[in-house]
Amino acid sequence: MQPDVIQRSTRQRQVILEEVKRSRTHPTADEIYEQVRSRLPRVSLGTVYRNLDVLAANGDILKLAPGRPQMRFDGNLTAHYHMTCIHCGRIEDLPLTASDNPIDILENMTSHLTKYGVFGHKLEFVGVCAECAAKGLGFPGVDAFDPGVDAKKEDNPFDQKGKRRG
Amino acid sequence: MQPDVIQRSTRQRQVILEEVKRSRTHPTADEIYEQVRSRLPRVSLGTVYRNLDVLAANGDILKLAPGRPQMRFDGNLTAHYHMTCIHCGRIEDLPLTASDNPIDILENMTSHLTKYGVFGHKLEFVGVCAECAAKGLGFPGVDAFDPGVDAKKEDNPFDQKGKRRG
DNA sequence: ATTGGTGCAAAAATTTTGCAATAGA
DNA sequence: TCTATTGCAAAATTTTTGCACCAAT
Repeated sequence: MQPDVIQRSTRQRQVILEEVKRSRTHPTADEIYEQVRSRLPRVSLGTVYRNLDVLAANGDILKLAPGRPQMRFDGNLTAHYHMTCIHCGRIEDLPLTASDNPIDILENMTSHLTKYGVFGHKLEFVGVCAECAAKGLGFPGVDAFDPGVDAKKEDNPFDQKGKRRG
Repeated sequence: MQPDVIQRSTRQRQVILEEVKRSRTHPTADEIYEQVRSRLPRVSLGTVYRNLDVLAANGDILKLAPGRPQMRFDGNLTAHYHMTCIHCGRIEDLPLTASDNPIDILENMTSHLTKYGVFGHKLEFVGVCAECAAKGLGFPGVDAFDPGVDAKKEDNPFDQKGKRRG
């Protein structure tokens, strides 16, 4: 299942990717836009959003959902975990890698988490449901397994688009 | 650190809680609004949003961020994990509980996941960062540890509110 | 009586999209 | 040339909020 269309390498896409890769703060689309604009003053916010989606779908970056409407992005594709603050939404990388085995993770958690008061965790498996698989929908880049990346084109009962009320 | 204000028990709040508890589909605010409206036709969407935030902050429900701007809610407070479809955003409960130990989880994953094609997982620890702790910000209800629940009142560099551009 | 909560409507915030023009392959 | 991509602006979507009134304690 190769890509339907040939993607072009534009300056905007390059710079957006570079800025996401360069950042260590898991920036929002807005923050990325500002960074990119300092290098490409005429770039539009729409272009940033479109390219963030493309890059995430390609597996070049990660789209993060830190428990609020505003998405964040991560250019670090090495296996790692995140620490999210429930108050300010800040996301930091944990000094634990996703390749540590679960026992190590739990054993080492306490010692690594002196700067945060931890009171829980979330573990979520990500994949493709039977219905979507039946429609021929497959996997994105193996590292870009954040939900929602390319769901917007789909017509399914879980998409709420186009149902606004006054 | 007791609550600053005494909360009242309103019919709207009751019904909203009941509907979230009753649902097994991790509904959106919109879907909850529709359900509640069938019982309280004059309820407003703002009231639904306000009460979902209150209920989540109280730990009565969970606010879920399935990788897209639209939040979902979960009235099931028993320890459990979720399965998210990257395409349609659907969230289902896993037949694994959060009390299973990590080895059991990994050992049993394959056999339990026959209906989904799984290609990864996300593990995220949630707590309070040093800066927010210094401001006296504490923990919400122990089961409501989804990020972002009460961050909106805070003034911090990670909040992007009030920075719109034309 | 207080004052937290509501309904309503408007606004805010984030994301998406239509379209003509541009530019990469 | 062909068409993916862009800039721009408008729209769409989701969430928040101001305010006068209502209602729980």
